[in-house]
Amino acid sequence: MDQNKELKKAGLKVTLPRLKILQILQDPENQHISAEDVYKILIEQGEEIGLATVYRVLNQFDDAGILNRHHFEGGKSVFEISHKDHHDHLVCLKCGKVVEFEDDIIEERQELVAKQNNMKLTHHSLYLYGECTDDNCEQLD
Amino acid sequence: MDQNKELKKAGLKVTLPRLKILQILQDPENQHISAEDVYKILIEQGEEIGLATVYRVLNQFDDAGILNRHHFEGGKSVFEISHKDHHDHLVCLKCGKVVEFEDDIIEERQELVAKQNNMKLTHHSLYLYGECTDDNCEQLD
DNA sequence: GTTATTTTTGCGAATTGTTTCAACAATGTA
DNA sequence: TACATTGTTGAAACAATTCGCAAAAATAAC
Ligand SMILES: [Mn+2]
Ligand SMILES: [Mn+2]
Ligand SMILES: [Zn+2]
Ligand SMILES: [Zn+2]
Repeated sequence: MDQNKELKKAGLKVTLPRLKILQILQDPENQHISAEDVYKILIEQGEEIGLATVYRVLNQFDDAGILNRHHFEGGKSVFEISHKDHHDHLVCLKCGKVVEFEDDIIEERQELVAKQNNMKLTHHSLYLYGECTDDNCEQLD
Repeated sequence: MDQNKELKKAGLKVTLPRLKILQILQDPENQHISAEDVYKILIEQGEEIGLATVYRVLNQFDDAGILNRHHFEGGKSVFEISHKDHHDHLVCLKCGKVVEFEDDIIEERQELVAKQNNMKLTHHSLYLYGECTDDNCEQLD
């Protein structure tokens, strides 16, 4: 199994909660998912895993670099497996749709700005908020 | 008094809590301040104003456009009076220093990215995190 | 395998940041 | 003035997340 290796490589022992949570995160259906929603899926699957464990494991995955944490507007953290290259996000405030993008020019300029201000950049967060013009965009909250 | 006008212009009645909080926000010492820290200053000043009132007033100021809210890494919101033009922020993770910047090219590209993805942009948040190379940069948390 | 040691889990309680709500104060009106 | 309307307040409730701890698993040592 591939997930076992993934966990071991991260220095984490293979346990059922960690496997299940990793599985959920790897499902393309669940890109950008909150801890609460991970928990709900586990419950649906009939697993008896506590919410505290979900948070704990997500933090371990974060520390291990297996996932990335985002702070979209609206309070709660959102997670995504980090199997892609770096990218930033567009968020529709109406329907909640999240679009990923990367722009080399923006990245470049960020480095430049940092340099100009005597900062060694470790990371950044860029979120673009708006309303998508899709027909199927509907208030879902 | 100038602050009275500021409040009235925003459609808010002049009350002691609002005056005191506005005063604190206007102090250049307190750019980028959290609700909790506003509250602490009020306590130091001997004012008996509840934390809930601080949050409420900050939200009212936000709605009125008197201030801007930021979500720096680490959970809590940070506020700043909006007497400047739009700008983004560099944050030193070691000493906590906050540097403001604006970059027209980044702004331009953001609009372009939004357009390419059929989004009408309302606002964005961009934070650059790193370590400043100043001599006086010291761990303060 | 059996026992000892180390990790991990799940639960509840604690914390943190923030909002709600019923009581209170101010203002407007006759 | 008396009464209705509106605005403002602190205490309590709330939501997201973390902590403390004893029980359950996993791992290591015999
Ligand atoms: Mn993403
Ligand atoms: Mn600023
Ligand atoms: Zn949409
Ligand atoms: Zn610094």
